Amino acid sequence: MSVARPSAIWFADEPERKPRLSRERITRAAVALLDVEGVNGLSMRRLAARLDAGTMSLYEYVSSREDILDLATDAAIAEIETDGVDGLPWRAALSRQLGRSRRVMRRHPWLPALMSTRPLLGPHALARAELVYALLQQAGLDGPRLTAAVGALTYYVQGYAAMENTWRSRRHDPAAEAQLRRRAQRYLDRRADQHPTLARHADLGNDDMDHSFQLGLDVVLDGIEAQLRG
Amino acid sequence: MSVARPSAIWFADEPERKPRLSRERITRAAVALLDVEGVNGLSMRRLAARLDAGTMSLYEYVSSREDILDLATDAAIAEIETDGVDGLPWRAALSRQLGRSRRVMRRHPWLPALMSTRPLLGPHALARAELVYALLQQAGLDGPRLTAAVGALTYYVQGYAAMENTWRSRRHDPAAEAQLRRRAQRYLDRRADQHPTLARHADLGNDDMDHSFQLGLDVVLDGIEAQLRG
DNA sequence: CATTCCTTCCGTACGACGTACGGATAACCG
DNA sequence: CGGTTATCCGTACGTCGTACGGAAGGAATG
Repeated sequence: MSVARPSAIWFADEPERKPRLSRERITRAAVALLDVEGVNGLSMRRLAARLDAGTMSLYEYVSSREDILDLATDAAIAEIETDGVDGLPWRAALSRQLGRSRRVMRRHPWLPALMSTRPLLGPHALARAELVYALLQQAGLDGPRLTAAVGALTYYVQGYAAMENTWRSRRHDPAAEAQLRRRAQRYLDRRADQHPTLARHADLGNDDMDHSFQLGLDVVLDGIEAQLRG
Repeated sequence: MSVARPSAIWFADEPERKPRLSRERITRAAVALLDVEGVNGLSMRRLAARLDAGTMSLYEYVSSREDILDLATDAAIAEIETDGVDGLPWRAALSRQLGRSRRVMRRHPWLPALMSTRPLLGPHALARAELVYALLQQAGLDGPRLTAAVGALTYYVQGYAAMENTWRSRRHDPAAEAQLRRRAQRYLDRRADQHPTLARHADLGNDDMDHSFQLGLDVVLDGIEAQLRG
């Protein structure tokens, strides 16, 4: 520690002027843990264990488990890319951008539920919202109509992604998922006299989710187009 | 107990051939408790206490806390009235019906979050879904377009209601809520250079939620109208 | 009437949870 | 060198979901 020895640098730890933990490290570990264990599986103890830290150390950087969920939410939202939509026609730009949102929500199945139950005020969430607002404003919307259109688009994407996750198992197992959906479909068919239209159209066997996502998105985009004309 | 006495009936308890507990009684108590305490406040112990029962007695009627959340969800959905929309023009019918949905989701603030995180297969949920399917089919939609339109409407209503609840306090306190929204609005304004369009339009001070709900709903309905024409 | 069985009720106990509190350690500042 | 401050975290408390097994009493059977 005091005598200078040749090559000693290679055996010493990095000065470690930074503390071992940080919000960023905690957030990264939280996202990873949420991906594997889901929201109920994220506990302060498990998270701390992943970081080789004592449980209570987390509270130096965060004041509650809720804070961690907020941080993880914004970190996951940050994974939604934002480049390459600015020049596009507004419909193509929004389709592309919201498709990216959905992709991230599939990568992090816990995300839609958290997004819809807390105010999204993190920097990355605000940036993603700004992008949609800006695209629609450039398309010609403004005022309360603009806000309404952003809402319709946002809630559709979140709702669709949440529905998808509803039919997914914790450890993504396509066979088990297909089985569950077949069971639900049979259940619906058995009661088809109570709800014939639903039974005929609720297409639980459908596996082209990309396409049906786009179909619903087109409904909302058509609505926006109508507002632009009206 | 054996000798028949005149008027003894008035002093005896009702035969109580029914057990004290039942799914229905449990479900009703669960809804009431959820309204007061929220999803995290519903515990098996508290619920049992409300019913003057032992905690483990609940498990005779239900196999887990999750089951209770499913039952409570369907029971709350049952509060959405369904009469008096059949003769109406399709836009009026859907506006009225979905307005009722939103009203129930405000009465039970925990409802939208539960609806978007579990498959809705309860009898009342299916009946409400059937109604929307039927109205849109009568309007002229069918096949995947019909399914897509139902999704766009449903997710919009759920998303809007969830957003509203996000800004509400546990014990509905208008003053505290307004204060929270003002704080959030100031926070947005301070960062307005990062997201000018959002800051200008995110109308957190707005208190005519009925109107802005309808504006967004009109976007989706316009989209459906466009699909009917196209 | 006696016996068996089944439904309903629930006390106890276990492991996991969020977090309040206060102590340890060590880097920094004077 | 002494004191201050940032970081780390062990312990403990109250709460949670629920597994297990037993009690109580009516119904079914002899």
